Amino acid sequence: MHKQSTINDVARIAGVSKRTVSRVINGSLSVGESTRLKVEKVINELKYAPNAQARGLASSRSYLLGLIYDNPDALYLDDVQRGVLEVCSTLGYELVVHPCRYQSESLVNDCLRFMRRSKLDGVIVLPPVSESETLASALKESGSPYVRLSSVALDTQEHIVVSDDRAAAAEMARYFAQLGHKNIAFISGPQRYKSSTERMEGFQLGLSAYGVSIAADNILEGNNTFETGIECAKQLLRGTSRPTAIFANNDQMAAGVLKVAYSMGIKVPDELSVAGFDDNMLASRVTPSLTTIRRPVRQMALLATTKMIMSIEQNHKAAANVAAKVAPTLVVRESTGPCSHSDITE
Amino acid sequence: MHKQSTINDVARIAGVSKRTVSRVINGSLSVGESTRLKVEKVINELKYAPNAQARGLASSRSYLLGLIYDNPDALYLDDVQRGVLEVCSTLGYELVVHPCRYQSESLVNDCLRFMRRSKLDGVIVLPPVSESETLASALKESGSPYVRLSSVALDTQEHIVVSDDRAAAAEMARYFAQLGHKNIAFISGPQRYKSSTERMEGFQLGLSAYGVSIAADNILEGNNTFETGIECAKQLLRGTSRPTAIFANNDQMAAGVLKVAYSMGIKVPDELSVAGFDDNMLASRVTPSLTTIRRPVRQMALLATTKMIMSIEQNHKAAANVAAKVAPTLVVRESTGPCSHSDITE
DNA sequence: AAAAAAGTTGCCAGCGGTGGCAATTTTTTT
DNA sequence: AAAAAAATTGCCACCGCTGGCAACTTTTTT
Repeated sequence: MHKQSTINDVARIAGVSKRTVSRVINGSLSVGESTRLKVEKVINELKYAPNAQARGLASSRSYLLGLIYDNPDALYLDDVQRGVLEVCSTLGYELVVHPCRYQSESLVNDCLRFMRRSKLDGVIVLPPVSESETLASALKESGSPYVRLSSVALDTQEHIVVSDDRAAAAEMARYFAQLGHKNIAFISGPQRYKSSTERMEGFQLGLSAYGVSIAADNILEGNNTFETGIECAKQLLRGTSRPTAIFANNDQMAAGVLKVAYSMGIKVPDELSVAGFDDNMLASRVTPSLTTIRRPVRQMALLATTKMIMSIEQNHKAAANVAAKVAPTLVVRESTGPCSHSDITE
Repeated sequence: MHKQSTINDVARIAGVSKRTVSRVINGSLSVGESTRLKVEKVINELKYAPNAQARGLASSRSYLLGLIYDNPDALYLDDVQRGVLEVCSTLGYELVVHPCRYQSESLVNDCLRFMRRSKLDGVIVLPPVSESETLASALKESGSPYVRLSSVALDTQEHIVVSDDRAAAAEMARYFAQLGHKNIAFISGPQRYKSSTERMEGFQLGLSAYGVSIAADNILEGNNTFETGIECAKQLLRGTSRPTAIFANNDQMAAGVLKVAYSMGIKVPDELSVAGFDDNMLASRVTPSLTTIRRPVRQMALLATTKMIMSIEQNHKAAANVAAKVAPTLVVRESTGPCSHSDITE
């Protein structure tokens, strides 16, 4: 239990005022070369590390970033978190993780209180919480930096990094259509999330370009879990004129579809094509491996964090210039193939 | 951009001294009922939230917990994090996540600096970092609360929550033996991690109780990733006298084995039994679903966090009484079955 | 009813830094 | 070489809160 050394100790031993030590620590320019070296030497000898709380109190900076989310997929969160932490550790920030409930009435208050309480320098908000415009404007009004990760294209570059899920879903549609599928099903995510509706609309729009549309019966709503993927698949696959291709809103549900197909003896991809969205770890682990849309989650996290730290450090212009949009891409694996027309003839 | 209200505002408006407001906030006993209500009313009206930095500076408490880890499995980390956060949010703590490199020489310094810099009230250390005795003693010496999550049984209840992986692996051994398997293979994790050696030894010991031993050729070392699971499986399954059962150190590698078996046309579980360790999400998603050992990760995180907060709050006796050991359990699913003796006759 | 005990409340000094400005030293200018 | 300018350094107040102790009330005891 070693007594912590303070800035006063350093100042005394180095024979300077603590103000000067403070300058050295903060890399202030107006410190004489020799003085700086002397102080740095003492700092190292004492293994002195400034007290973040005191520093924060005096300068209203905490070097703490917050990550706000609501019950995300484990793999998605992990990707984001790694990306954020990568930038944080490089730039000397720490990350405070903060789950909350998107649906809760007190969401805005919870988040604002979290920021105030911990005196965060800024927050990164993940979907679906990032879809709350109430929260977004509260954050904007609060004046503290924030960045949202979102799947919904917006006209602004500020405070947001988006992936164009709509376009990606349309690409999947094109891919399906070109494989000759006509009887296609879609398992959506919760319709209360914009990311879900974006993907669905993108997919439908994409199909319509090829003159294909999805029968109402073939659109089911899951909640992005493996289990609901199973439920929806059971319903979709029970009939006689079952679809030849199923696109699920995410990989978890697509994995559920594979499971059901397997247990029903339906061959994938020969009799049924299945695709997911995300390209998380699961997609390559399951059998057959999943055709899916790769979302550059890590990269989004990197961009968001960079953008945020820049705006914290007053480089608002630079922050606005950090790319705000990434394009997900189609990854073709084993779970999709040409339509066999086994059920339907033209 | 609303001006933040301070304790002084509350004091002034409520017509009391700020010391009294402070008492109300901290739930101190000696505050008159009427005074307390009055102050609480003002606090609510002003939406006042105490400044954590100032509070920490004055009381040397930060209400910040740290989570230290090195490149863990995404699913494992997510489980732990959820568990920890559950307790944190109930008890008013925030969580700062901090990746580091177990192998690094500066590990101890990194961690100590992290704690000092952020003035953490305590840290939770995950495997494999938790296996570093150097770090453990440095933490002990530093005097700040910490709890390790580990797979290695220790004689102490202090500062640690363990899962008895050795016993669990032995149970898997018994299960395999009772299914009649004799030609058994094991894919271990990195031997530099104690958790890996514990599981391997437990498995071998368990088998030896049934007079079964593993051929040297049938012990391979992976690094707990899906990819090395595939590599090891390829090597194990290529010969003519291939094993009838494979136990992998974790689910990721077991999933790799399933993948290889599938591509080689080896039926699981008819021709080959496969088991993993962890029972994470993957285990139930893959086909066939994996027999595995369920580690009560969430519960360990709960216990660890409770234990730590108790010792932060000076309840050292109570902290020592929080359970320090959990027992993983066998979960039988589709990937294991009786030995078909197709390759080897007795 | 006075004294003692118990319960409340307020005052003031830090906690360990940073910011503004003044003071000092060094460099440049005339 | 003196004056002006620039660079360096130090002093002190303050960030917002809590801890210790004193002061003031109220209740209980004798």
